[in-house]
Amino acid sequence: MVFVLTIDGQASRVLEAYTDLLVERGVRGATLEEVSRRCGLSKSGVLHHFRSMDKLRVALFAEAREQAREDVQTMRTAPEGAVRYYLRSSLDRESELERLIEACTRIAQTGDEEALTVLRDSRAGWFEGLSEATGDPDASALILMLGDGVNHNALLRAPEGETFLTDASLDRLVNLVDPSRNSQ
Amino acid sequence: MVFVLTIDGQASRVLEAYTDLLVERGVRGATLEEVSRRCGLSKSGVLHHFRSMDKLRVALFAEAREQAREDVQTMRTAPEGAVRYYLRSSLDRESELERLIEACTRIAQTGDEEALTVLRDSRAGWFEGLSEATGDPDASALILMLGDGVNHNALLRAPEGETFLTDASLDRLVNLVDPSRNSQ
DNA sequence: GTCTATATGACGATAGAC
DNA sequence: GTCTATCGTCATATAGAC
Repeated sequence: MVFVLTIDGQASRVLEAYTDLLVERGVRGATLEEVSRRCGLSKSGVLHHFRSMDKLRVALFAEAREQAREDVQTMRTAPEGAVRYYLRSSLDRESELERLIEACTRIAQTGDEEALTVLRDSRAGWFEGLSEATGDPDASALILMLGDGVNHNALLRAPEGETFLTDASLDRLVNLVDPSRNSQ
Repeated sequence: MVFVLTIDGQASRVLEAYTDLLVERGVRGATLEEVSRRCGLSKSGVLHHFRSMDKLRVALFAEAREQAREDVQTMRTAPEGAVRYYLRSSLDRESELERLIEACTRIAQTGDEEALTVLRDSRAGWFEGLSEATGDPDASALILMLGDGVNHNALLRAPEGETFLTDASLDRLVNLVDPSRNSQ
């Protein structure tokens, strides 16, 4: 995992462990003890890099914000088209950005206003990029919601890891929501 | 709130408080202390109705399972059509069933297998009902994901409570995913 | 039978010594 | 960087009031 804002190698491992635990176990599972176990440091070792769990949370927000910003740029110029790029990357469970956003979502679900702001701002960026591509705000909103739905369903996925959405149905889907563009 | 399986009036208030807290604050916020405060009983008062937090969790699962089962029946015979019924009820944030499912989702996000099973089973029911209506598994999966996306977006909703999806775009959406049926 | 008040024991975050 | 102590919070057990 390569973080944009967190340079240091050790700190990067801490942030990665925190993100993973949030996604897999939720806020309750992402305790200092679990984070330290996961990244192989002692509890105090973790706190050496981030002065408190609160600072760690803030670092997560900053990283998610920055990577989301960069992703909008990538989406705008994607050869396959913004719509297909967005939906396809929503499917990628291993994507660092997806995990960062998911981690922020977990925190937002506790009522955290800062996490909500990160999510709203990132979403606004994607919405703008999609609207630019489709010329249709309604279709863009639809695509955003589809992406969320795809994300949500990853949670229910069978343990074996079957793909819910095949490549063929992805093509069909892109054509449905954005007929102006052919998915090859 | 009228629960199907939990008859007793007091116990019903406890389950309602637990559900609400899960949706609004997540697993970490749904502590015995908070539940008791919200339903106006003492901690021991709550434990009188449900012997432990674990029993309360199990009661939530049973209630969600039963109401989801009933909703599939309602959907099958809805005059407006199954697709529109499903998407419209996904939009209803005040719906008891939506809140129950959302509460289960919060628990599932901690890695709880029982919660995951409840969600998978309920989803299978809706999927079957939608496939019956559309005759198209791909379209049904798409509708399910859209419903999830709509749900997810309720979290980000502006505090004032603006509707993300207007009635007109709902119609358009139904037509998009299920052209076989006219939305009036 | 329906509830409340208090006690106990576990766990989490963090500060300070090393 | 680690180890140890402290302090707060939580679930739950126990005893008893009405």
